[in-house]
Amino acid sequence: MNSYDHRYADHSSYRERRSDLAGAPVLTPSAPLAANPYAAAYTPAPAPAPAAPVGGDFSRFGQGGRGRGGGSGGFGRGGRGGGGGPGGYRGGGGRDGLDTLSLPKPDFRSLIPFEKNFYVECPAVQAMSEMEVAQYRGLRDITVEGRDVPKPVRYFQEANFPDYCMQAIAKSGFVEPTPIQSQGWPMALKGRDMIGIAQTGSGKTLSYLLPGLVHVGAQPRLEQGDGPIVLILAPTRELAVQIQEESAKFGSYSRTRSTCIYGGAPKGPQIRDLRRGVEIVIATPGRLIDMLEAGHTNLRRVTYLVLDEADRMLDMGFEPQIRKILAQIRPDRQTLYWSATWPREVESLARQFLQNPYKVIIGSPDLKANHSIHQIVEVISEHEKYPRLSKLLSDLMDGSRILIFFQTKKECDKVTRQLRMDGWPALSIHGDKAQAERDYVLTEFKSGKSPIMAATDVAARGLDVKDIKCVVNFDFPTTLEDYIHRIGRTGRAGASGTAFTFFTHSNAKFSRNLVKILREAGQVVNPALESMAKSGNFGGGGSNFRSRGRGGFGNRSGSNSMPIGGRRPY
DNA sequence: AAAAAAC
Repeated sequence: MNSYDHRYADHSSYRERRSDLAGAPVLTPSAPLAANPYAAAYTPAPAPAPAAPVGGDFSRFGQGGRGRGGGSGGFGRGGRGGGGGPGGYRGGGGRDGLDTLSLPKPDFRSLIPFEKNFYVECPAVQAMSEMEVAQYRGLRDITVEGRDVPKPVRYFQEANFPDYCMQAIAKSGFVEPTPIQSQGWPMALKGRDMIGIAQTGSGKTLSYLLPGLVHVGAQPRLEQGDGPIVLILAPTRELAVQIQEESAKFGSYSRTRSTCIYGGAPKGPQIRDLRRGVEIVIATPGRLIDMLEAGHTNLRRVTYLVLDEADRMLDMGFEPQIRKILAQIRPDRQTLYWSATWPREVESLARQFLQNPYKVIIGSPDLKANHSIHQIVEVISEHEKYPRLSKLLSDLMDGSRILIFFQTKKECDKVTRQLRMDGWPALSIHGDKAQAERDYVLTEFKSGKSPIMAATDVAARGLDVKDIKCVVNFDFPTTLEDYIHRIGRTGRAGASGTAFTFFTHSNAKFSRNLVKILREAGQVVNPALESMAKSGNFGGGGSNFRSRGRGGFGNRSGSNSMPIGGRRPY
């Protein structure tokens, strides 16, 4: 099984424009690398400083020793005041803020330099003219921002990956880098902070995972008592587990160990992994804080930090936990921010955690749905929803997977009970269920044994389940970002998918921007929805992401609109 | 106003 055969899931338009890709395998697990000039002629340059074990003092923190004088020059962080005197960390003390009660703030004053990824473009990439670069990016809808943006890599061989990455890639049978990978890899390999915006299912996980492995390879080995070097944070347990599965697979070639730290599962094995030492930790925030407070691990060696589904990680419920965790990590780390959506409401907040980041966006910078999804919006009333759902299921059910989203856990359970009474093979998943049940339900859904899954937004993001035939929004989500994420569970692997959305008058405030999303995706717009949008008889715009802003953190309070039509500059 | 995330 190859969980990456969805490579072009969100790039159909790109494929359409690439006539040279016509007939090429979207992604066959055993497909050879795309015909390219490197297949025979080029061997990757030696990996930058792979796993050079350095003297033991290098890996110890807080004792003021300067590690290897010469090395720090080459990998030094231009402009970042790390390793300086007191207050030498980013933001001069206010950066990561907060809670020092249960977790005392580490002493960052005398940090020893670490090895930043040190990427040099290979000669063929250097040789690309500005016009070729622009053309390459244009064809793939790649938009970049930042100072000294590296050129994209067109072939795996151009990324200067060490052998253990190339083996993993070859084994997976990928044909060529996805758009996010071709531009995200050189950025991440530069050792700089970055923001990567691309649909899940477009190769995002590997975009940060492989540079993470390279980063680990460049650091001194873990010693007794050391915590992880790479930390990846995710908003749900299931997503964290999914990332860890990839991490284990791709890390095995370099014997890089990884583990997943998340709630609802027994602590014993997690504690054992942490104490034994793992280079990569994938975690949900709560359990990680728990582990830190119990002293089972520490973040003193974390120098590569990934926030996946980052806009969700920075919303109100998560932000305090994220701040608490980030306060434990050295400020001169490399931070990578990834998501499929980039609401302007989190931008200023995100910028607090990022230093001079690169930015790469795949596709339109505006809120945009996967074009291979057929979107159908039905304007109905609350009491019509269940009968309509029954009818839909009768029409659609042929054993393939159907995912139904609800606003609340209670409603999710209630409708699931009703569906089962009516004889439908439905199971329900949400955050109040025991983890064992969540695991079971997801397994049954994935295997197709229970092809109908009712869910809250716990299943909205990142989950990669094959062949979901259609998504039903029984309730409209809270934000348009969530709408994009939810319907993105279908239409993967280049397959088509359908999203039905029940839209009531209480959702009117979303109508205008929803119409924009539908139009942008070339969908037929329901006249009832359109007239709602035109009447404009409602307050505000669509997204209320963080709209209950807590004040004081620079989120543009009052900015309650979600521009779609090209006026949101990235 | 809901969901997620620790015990």
